[in-house]
Amino acid sequence: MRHDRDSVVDAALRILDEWGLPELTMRRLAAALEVQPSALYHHFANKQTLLAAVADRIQEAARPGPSPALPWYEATLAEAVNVRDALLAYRDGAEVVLSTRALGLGGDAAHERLAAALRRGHDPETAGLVATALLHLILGDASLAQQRLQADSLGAVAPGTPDASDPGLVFRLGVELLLSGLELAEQSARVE
Amino acid sequence: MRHDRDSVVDAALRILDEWGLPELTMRRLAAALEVQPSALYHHFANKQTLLAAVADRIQEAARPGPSPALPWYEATLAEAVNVRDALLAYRDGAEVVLSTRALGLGGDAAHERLAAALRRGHDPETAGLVATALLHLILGDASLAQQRLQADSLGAVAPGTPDASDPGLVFRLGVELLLSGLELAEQSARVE
DNA sequence: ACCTGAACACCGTTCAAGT
DNA sequence: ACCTGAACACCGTTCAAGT
Repeated sequence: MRHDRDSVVDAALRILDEWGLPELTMRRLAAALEVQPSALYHHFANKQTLLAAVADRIQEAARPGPSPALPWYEATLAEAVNVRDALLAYRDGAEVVLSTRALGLGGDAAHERLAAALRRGHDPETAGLVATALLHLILGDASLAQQRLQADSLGAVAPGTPDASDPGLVFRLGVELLLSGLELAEQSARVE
Repeated sequence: MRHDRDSVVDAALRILDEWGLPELTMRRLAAALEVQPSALYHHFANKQTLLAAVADRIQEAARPGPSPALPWYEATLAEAVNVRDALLAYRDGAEVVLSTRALGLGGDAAHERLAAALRRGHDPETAGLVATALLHLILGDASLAQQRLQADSLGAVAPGTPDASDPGLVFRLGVELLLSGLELAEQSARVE
């Protein structure tokens, strides 16, 4: 049986979700496809490029954007939840997207969603910057939350981890404070 | 020559700063100490535990805290800068702290600094939560900024990266919006 | 307490060669 | 275009044994 890039990414996503990122090796992926490890290098130049394709698929699986009628605050909040949910939908999804983005690989779907929502009420430059800050908060929070799931399942106890009783509390608080700070800055600029 | 845990961490920090996290292998560390790889397992149970000790040292190297006279807003801003600077002081420092924290290993020095500053103006529970949100923003932003340095030095071009012209712009904007959102929430609570 | 020597079970990647 | 087979240069970790 022969494969193309898409089917390789399919198999990679299945291994990622079932076994986690450390188990997603080129050799294991090749075995799942019943192929030699070297065959994978026909489809992707190296493992990082493959992971970038995986990251893109995780981001593109997010829910459709909010209704165009929603004002910027509510639209951005909704997109933040959409992005976070997409990252959490696959095991270790946040870490894959974080490291891919850090290396300058892969697409920009998550950032663009947040920026588009913010542009409903702000100039493009501000929207881009705030989208980046939001995305960093979401990526940092989601990868910590996700890796903690693993650590917990292995019996480890994390230090100072307020998320345990209400997962997502820090995320919601952080996003809402950031957006209300933005609203405040906008209002005081209008008064001047 | 014989070594203890501290001297092993010293050597690990030197390799980290000079060569980066991917090059910080147990075998390379052993070679730098002129010792067999297996000797390292006398000092640390495994590589993750060693990295946790490295992460603690990075966090503890932060500048002394702000003057006790400063109000919570300014004190927290100052500590956020201190924490970020400490993470950026060693190559890949943010990533080491992020992954260690995610696994529930290592200490909590950075979080505690932020929480202590916030407690100057807020109840301990709110201070803890906001400190976590701030730390996630800082860790996400710093590890992306740091890995981008590597990517850039290899000639890669990152997509949608507003930080290029002013490094730290997203960090400052994010932290200030978050804190002014908190100030706003506090004022409206006082009116009610 | 701290280390050696040797081994085990893996990695990512390359490359000539096949169909 | 897609893959095999074999190899290269690495990993983290274990364990009996040494001083």
